[in-house]
Amino acid sequence: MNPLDALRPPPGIRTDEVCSTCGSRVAGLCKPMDAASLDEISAEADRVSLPARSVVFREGDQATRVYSLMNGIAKLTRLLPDGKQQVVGFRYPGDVIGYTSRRDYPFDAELLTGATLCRLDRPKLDKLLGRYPQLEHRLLDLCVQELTATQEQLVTVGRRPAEARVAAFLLSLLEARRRRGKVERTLDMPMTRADIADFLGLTLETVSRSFTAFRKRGWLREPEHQKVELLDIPALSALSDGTDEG
Amino acid sequence: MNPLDALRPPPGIRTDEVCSTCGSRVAGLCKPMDAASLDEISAEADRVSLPARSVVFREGDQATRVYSLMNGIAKLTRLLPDGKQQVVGFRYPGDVIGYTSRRDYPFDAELLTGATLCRLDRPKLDKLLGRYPQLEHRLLDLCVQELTATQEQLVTVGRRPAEARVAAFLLSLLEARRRRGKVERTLDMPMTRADIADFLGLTLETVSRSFTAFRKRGWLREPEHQKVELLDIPALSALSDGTDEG
DNA sequence: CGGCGTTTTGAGTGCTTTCAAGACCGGTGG
DNA sequence: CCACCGGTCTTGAAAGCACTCAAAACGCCG
Repeated sequence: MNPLDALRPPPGIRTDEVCSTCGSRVAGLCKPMDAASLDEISAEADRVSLPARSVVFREGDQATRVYSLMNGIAKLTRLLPDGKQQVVGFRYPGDVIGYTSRRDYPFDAELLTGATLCRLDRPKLDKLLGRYPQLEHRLLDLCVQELTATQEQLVTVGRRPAEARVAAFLLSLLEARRRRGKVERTLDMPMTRADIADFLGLTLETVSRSFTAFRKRGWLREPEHQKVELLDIPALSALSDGTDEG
Repeated sequence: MNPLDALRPPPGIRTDEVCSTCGSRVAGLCKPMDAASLDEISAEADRVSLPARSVVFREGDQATRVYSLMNGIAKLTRLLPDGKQQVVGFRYPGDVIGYTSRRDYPFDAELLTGATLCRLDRPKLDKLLGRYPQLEHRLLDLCVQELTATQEQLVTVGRRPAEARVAAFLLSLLEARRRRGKVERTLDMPMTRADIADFLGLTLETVSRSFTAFRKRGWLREPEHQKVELLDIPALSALSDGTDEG
């Protein structure tokens, strides 16, 4: 079923590197932990590598595990009875996926790229949270940030016209990269037009038309497949918040 | 400016009741605390009562305080440059308002009804969170729940037609009441058509037309101002998730 | 080179918005 | 007691933006 269950950490990877890799970077869960505590966490965690399009878990599965994304990009989606889907968020390296107060996961988690994840059984994580208050504090911090980002997304979807939503999405890619401290000129954009549409509450055709319009205005380039370069960020920002001649 | 700053707890209210009232109910922050700890929390907290339409804080204000809603209903809103606003959520008794990892509040908080709030300075709360891990754990729990609810709202706003959104909103009122353990036949609905529209990403006219349609189909009644009675919950549910013959 | 999934582009439809006016309701003052 | 007033809600008609349906172009991979 779940490809994760069949996988072991790739050979040649020392498990004591797990959390120093996923956590002590800029944004990870383990950011506030010292070396000794990291060792204990590492002892509890597995590392798994999965190819693009893998399903990490599905909405309704028992929420027995929590993941920290070490590299790669994931999308979280909810499926409606009529088959339409809503992307509730994208996740980047350092983000935690699957921590919930419910018995079941409230959404699907699917990889857009190949990825490596740090995997913890929920009971073990709870034990660690009890032992290390700074870990729980960090998790609370990440959760509050995620909540604010989701509220921001609600504004985008609820109150902005189509092109403004696409502009806001592009700027959010920029922001996500900034947080990870990268500096390349072009952005990775592994999501398809359909993914973006499902994130923004639009159809893929409308997203495509917006990209075409931006390209024609010289606001962006797509130098290669799944890469985008923003050429006029002020214009995109203005369009995004409706201050463009409005 | 802010009416809160001018207010003292009403006379005749003993402050040692603060958290036993706001917290030890079904949903409050202080739910997991024992009596001794509650006393310490109470010593740090104020209680404030405010009339309907009060602004508790505004987006951009320094986030120096955290509130727990004891009774009444609040709305949280984000304002766009073009004047449109998005309601990012409603808050009910037991909910925490204003806990953020940022320096400033990311939204306005405004009361729809008269309300009483438990007010804590942020540094004092942080001190308490450090002292009582179960308090921090509870806050994390509330935050994760709120995140899931906001994601659910994203699905509603992004992927459902107008009437389905209104139906989903009505059912969410029902759910909020259920969590508070109430059992009356009619629901309190202190929000205006405009509030509901700003929550659902619609116009107030569209919301009004949906209510009219539901009334004509016999799915609800409004026995008095700011009350609703849902007469056909299965019909509303089916419409809400699109399983109504669509 | 053929096949499949993704993206682009076009034309027409439709749902929601916009604009406008009137009804309703509670509160206030004559 | 009733008229007036502001805010909210309802209803109608027209316009617009995004959707739907459709087909062709593109690009990747075998």
